[in-house]
Amino acid sequence: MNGEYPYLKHARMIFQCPLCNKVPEDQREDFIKDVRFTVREYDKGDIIVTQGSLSETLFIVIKGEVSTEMSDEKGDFMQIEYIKAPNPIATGFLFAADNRSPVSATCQSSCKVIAIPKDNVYLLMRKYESFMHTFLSYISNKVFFLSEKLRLVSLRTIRAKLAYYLLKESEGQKIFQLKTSREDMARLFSVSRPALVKVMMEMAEEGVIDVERRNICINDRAALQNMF
Amino acid sequence: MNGEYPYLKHARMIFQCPLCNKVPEDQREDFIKDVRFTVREYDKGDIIVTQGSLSETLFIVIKGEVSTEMSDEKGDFMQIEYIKAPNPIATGFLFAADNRSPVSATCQSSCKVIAIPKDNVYLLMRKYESFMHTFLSYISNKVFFLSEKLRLVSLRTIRAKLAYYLLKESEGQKIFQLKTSREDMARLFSVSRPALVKVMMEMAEEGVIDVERRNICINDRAALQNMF
DNA sequence: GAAAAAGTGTAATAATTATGACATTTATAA
DNA sequence: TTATAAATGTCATAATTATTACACTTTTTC
Repeated sequence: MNGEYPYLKHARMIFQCPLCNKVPEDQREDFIKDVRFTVREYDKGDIIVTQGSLSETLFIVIKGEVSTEMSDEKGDFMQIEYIKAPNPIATGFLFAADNRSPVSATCQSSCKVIAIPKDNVYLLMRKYESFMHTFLSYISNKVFFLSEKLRLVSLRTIRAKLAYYLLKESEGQKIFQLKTSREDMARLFSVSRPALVKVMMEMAEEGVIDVERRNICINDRAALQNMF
Repeated sequence: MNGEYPYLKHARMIFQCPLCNKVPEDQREDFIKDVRFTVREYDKGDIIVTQGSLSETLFIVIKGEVSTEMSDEKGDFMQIEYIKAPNPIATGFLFAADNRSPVSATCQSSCKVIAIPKDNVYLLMRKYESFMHTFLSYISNKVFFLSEKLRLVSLRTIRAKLAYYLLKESEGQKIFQLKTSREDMARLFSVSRPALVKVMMEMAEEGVIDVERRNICINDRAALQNMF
């Protein structure tokens, strides 16, 4: 009885997690009794999930930043997702038939992560509707995200990819800032950096866009739309 | 009372659906009372879901074949998935935040499709554990599937893609048959057909594989693995 | 504030791929 | 069966992209 109070205080951290923070106040006491979780701390560079390992646990980042990537046999890797707290990691794979994780998750800064066992997730979903809704929405968004990325990578030329990407990133604005470096854009496109820069500068020369490092101005939106 | 029996008979079709066929016998009478669905019939070429339309309904193919694809503004399209009965369509997008469907679904033969409204799916998931498990597993597999495809498309060269693809398709066998035409393979890889064939023949000349139309024999598995 | 690291633009050359033919074989339909 | 369509392999040429440098700027770190 004596040791229970510090635990319960600690346990309330679970509601920082975006899968749980929609649980209504009046259900939270019950929820805390039902949930089974641990909090883990990692340093920058630590690996949370290894590609190929069994995924029997739901991980939710509540502090720091994590990137997930798939690596091939040569050690090259492709970034799949960049996860900032508070968000779950690799939600989509937890219940897959082949439940080895196809991605690795690496800490980009010091991180705090909540870990919930898979069977406990089932229980929580059945008992707490809000949890189920949020969880489903997360997986679905993952599917959407992957589909969008697939569409981008499937475009044939760098010009097409860049046009598509710029229109997405602009979010309808004429002037905006790119969130990633040329290097990362090239990796996202699966092309080389010099080739990407070259195409970008060509588009600038044509007057379709203005480029100054990460600052972009779209002069001719229609032209971009015709490029893919 | 008189009209109820034909309905119930019709209703039992729902258990042909792979999301529902794990519901235990002793729960099926209850399940039929809770489920709300319609059966729709389509001809070859008919469109079940249009890209961009709201996805408020879960569709499950119980007869025929359906392909889902994403099209760009020029009318070119990329096939995402080929769904044979009995399987659900675009499971992943139903609960996404932006719930417009990013894919179109087109009938490849005459089809029979079960349609269940989204809110009814929520209800069924909470009440029937088997349904929830199956549904989650389906979405998760979708994520897995997309990730694999993304990995394939993200490989830089045709040679790398082909090596990766052949190893996957071979399923460990030395001799096997390709399931798709060169045309479709090229589309899957996002490359041109002549370029794909050229690389394939180069690999055959090197002795790594034998090719005779769709019949493939892998002579040097290690060499393939080193190509990506 | 200086040094180191990361990010950015450029160029020449080599390699890869697309395009748009065409011939040949295999499946399909009339 | 024949005619038609679909699938496959090939080629020359043009276009695109990768590679490997290097110079320069900005940001980060100590």
